[in-house]
Amino acid sequence: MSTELAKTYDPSDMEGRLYEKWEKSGYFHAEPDRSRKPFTIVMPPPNITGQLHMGHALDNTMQDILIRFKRMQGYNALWQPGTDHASIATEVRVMSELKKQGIDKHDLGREKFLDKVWEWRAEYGGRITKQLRKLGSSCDWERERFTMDEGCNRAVTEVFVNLFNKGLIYKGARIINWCPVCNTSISDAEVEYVTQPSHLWHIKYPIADENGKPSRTEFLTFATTRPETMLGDTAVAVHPDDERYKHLHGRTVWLPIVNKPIPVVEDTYVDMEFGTGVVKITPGHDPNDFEVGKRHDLPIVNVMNDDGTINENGGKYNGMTDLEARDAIVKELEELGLLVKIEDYDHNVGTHDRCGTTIQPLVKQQWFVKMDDLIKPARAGVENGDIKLVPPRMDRTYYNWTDNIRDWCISRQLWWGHRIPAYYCADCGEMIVSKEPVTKCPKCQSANITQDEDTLDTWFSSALWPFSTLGWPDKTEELDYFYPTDVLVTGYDIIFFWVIRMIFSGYEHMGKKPFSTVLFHGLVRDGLGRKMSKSLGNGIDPLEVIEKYGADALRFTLVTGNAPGNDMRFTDERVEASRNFANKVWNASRFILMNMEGKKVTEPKAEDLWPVDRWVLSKLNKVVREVTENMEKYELGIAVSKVYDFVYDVLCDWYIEMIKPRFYNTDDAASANAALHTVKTVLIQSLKLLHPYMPFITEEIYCTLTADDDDREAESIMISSWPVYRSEWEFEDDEAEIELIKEAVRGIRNVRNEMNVAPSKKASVFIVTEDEKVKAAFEKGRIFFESLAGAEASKVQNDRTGIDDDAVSVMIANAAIYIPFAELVDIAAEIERLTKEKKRLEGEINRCRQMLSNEKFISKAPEAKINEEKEKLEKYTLLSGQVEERLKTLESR
RNA sequence: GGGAUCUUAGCUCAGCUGGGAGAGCAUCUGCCUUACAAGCAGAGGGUCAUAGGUUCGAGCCCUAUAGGUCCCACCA
Repeated sequence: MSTELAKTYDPSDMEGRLYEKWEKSGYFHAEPDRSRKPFTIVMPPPNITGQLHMGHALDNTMQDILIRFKRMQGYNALWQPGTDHASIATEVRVMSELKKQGIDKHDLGREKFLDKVWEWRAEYGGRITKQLRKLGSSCDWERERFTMDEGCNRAVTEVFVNLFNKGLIYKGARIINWCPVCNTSISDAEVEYVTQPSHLWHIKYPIADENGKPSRTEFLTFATTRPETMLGDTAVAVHPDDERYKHLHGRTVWLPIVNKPIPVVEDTYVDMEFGTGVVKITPGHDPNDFEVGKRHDLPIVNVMNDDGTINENGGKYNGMTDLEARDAIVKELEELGLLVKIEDYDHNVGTHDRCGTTIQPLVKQQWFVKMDDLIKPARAGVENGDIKLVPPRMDRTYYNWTDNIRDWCISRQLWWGHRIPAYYCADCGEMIVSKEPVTKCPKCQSANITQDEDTLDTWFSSALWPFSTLGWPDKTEELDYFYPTDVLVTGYDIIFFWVIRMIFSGYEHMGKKPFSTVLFHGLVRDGLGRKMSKSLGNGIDPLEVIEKYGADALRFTLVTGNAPGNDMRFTDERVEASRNFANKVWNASRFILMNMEGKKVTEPKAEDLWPVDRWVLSKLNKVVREVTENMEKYELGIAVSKVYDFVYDVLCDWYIEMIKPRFYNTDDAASANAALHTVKTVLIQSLKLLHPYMPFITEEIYCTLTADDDDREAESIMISSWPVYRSEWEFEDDEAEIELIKEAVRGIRNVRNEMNVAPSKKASVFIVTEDEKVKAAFEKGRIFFESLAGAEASKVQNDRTGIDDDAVSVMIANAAIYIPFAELVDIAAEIERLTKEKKRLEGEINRCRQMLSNEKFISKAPEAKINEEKEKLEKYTLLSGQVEERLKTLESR
């Protein structure tokens, strides 16, 4: 390893090389080890059709930060990766690929089509995991899994059969959401409601007389958003308490076009306030109507084909699309004089979240998971704190779902996925659900057996991910050791699809929660706050960002200034700022390496440390504690900004500047060594704190910096130990002392700037104080104080003897600092400046006095707060006195 | 209809259990000072949406109002 860093920070030069080294070294791999505590994260499996987008980048950055942090803390950290087969997405994708070659999946047949999908997966399925590597993800690739690998398949079958045997999975004809384009049923969670401008058609049906014939004078008027479904009407409903329609109870109305009588039913589902208080009931094509139909034993008439066109039950409308039929039916009703009016109306239309197609509610035979009992422990788990959601407000969203859950439709009319392990005997009609393939009917011994054609919802297998990846249903060592996992990191948009389903699956099949904490992040939006989407074309490609600024800068940007669960805006300027910070770290390290050149840095004797060295160690100590605490609480944004502030402000802007003179002074080798050792220590500790966020640059610097160390802790920062708070680094007095000097430096810089003193113009500085401690601080800090304050010389003395009256003054606690710029000073301006300062101080003093004279404050506020105020009062009074005295002197001239 | 959340400097956002308002970017001034111009030293800029309330003390807690975003429900 070279002991030099390249002159400029170039992430592209190092990132690939370091990742390769890590992966080869086996640092990412974890094995069960009873002597160590595990820390486990399962990666939300990206779709094999996926391309890395900002959502993935954020999600995986957060996971990597946590896993690297815990690994350094000494945990046996496992980040379990894998990919999802993504049934619909992949099937649609491969279908469209085949279409380009003029091939239809049905012509291929199931087997051959699946072969094609596996081929596709072999070629493209690993793309996303390659991209995750670019991000620096330290997951255990040796344990990579796939939702359709052999183990996961077994887990799925096991779960299906178990739930079926418990009566928690059933097959039934229920109204489901049908996507006519994807040609499959989908679950409630996959329906996205979109507001579309539409109409409300007011229609009337003739009331039928005793013979069931339509009246020419009496009508029942109602409104509908989907007139075409009237073909499937089997009743109209009114509210039982509605006085307007009491006379119609038990009567029938005439369904026009179809020309048959249908009953008037009473149901409290009807809202008397809305429209006319009459609802047409189409049990075959509306979920609410389906429920009404069940209550009143109404027949179900299906008028729609799977592709969304009207079927033979629609009579002459057979073959039309729903919208064509709508227009034609409205026209016919108008001709019949049954169309009352048409109103504009914004209608919420259910669409398929994947393809945007309008969902058709249809009654079909499907498989369902019965949710009532499964959801109870899942709700309780969050309620009683067994599982913690971060931020806690997500609890409400979670309960909102658990409390309104309906049975989960799990069957899909797709080929790519886990085929439902149900078998039918063609001879006796027996249905067999079995873990093993069935070839013979157990009832009639017939070999005429076919397997259910349907596959399972993609989320059925991902619901098992936290334990299927660890070997379940086998009793593996991994499962025993790593389960329950620790944290799940995911977006809040996926609570319903995935989080809830993993939770109830964990409780049901493992008897234990799948994870202890769910850390939610928000959406990454574009600079204008819009969701990144393909259709808008406003997506920012993380790989391009990495290419341009480096993965470290991208990662840093994604977690800086963001609180859990909140959305963020992503802009180039922010990444640039992150890259600039990386550059800062790089250059600070170069400076230190430069000064280490040709020297042996040794542990300094305690007495060789300067107050400023102890000051920086003390500051570091506090940052270590705070950052660790924040990270334990998942406050990654807060943690990283504290590291940033420490590195930038404390280390670079002050400490490095303060020790420079000691490197140039060759007379005092012990001092130089103490500074060098301290700055190196502080840098290494800072790099460690930063490593989870910026793994590459910190590794590169760490390795270079420690290359020649005899007692090198680790060959990689990622397996080095996380910094801990050390009581031997508590130096309160030194901190106060250095802060005083900093205050002086800031004051001097300030007046110099305000008075437009050229930086090249050096002046003498006099520190006037009788306080021995302050004197000692400035004596000891002289060499750096002078350079930072732009002084050619500084002198510490008891009084103002020998100081020109025209000197500019800066007051700090217990000391007055004079800078004689003789020819430059404008006495009037100086008086004005000091008068302003005095006013400010008096304001502060008043504030303190007011508080301290408030009896209620004294009696109720905590003592520490009161003391704090007293100290402030003392300090400001002192400063104010100093300013006043100075003013007197100036004014008396 | 229910719920969540936001409203803080010109912009984008932090602000942990209530105790004197912060960062980045932008703006202005001055510096190519031997780690860094992807930089350094300074400066300006905020009745913390509005109105009440609790409290010795409110950006933070409570109530209401206005506006924005999102989720759920889906009144046909």
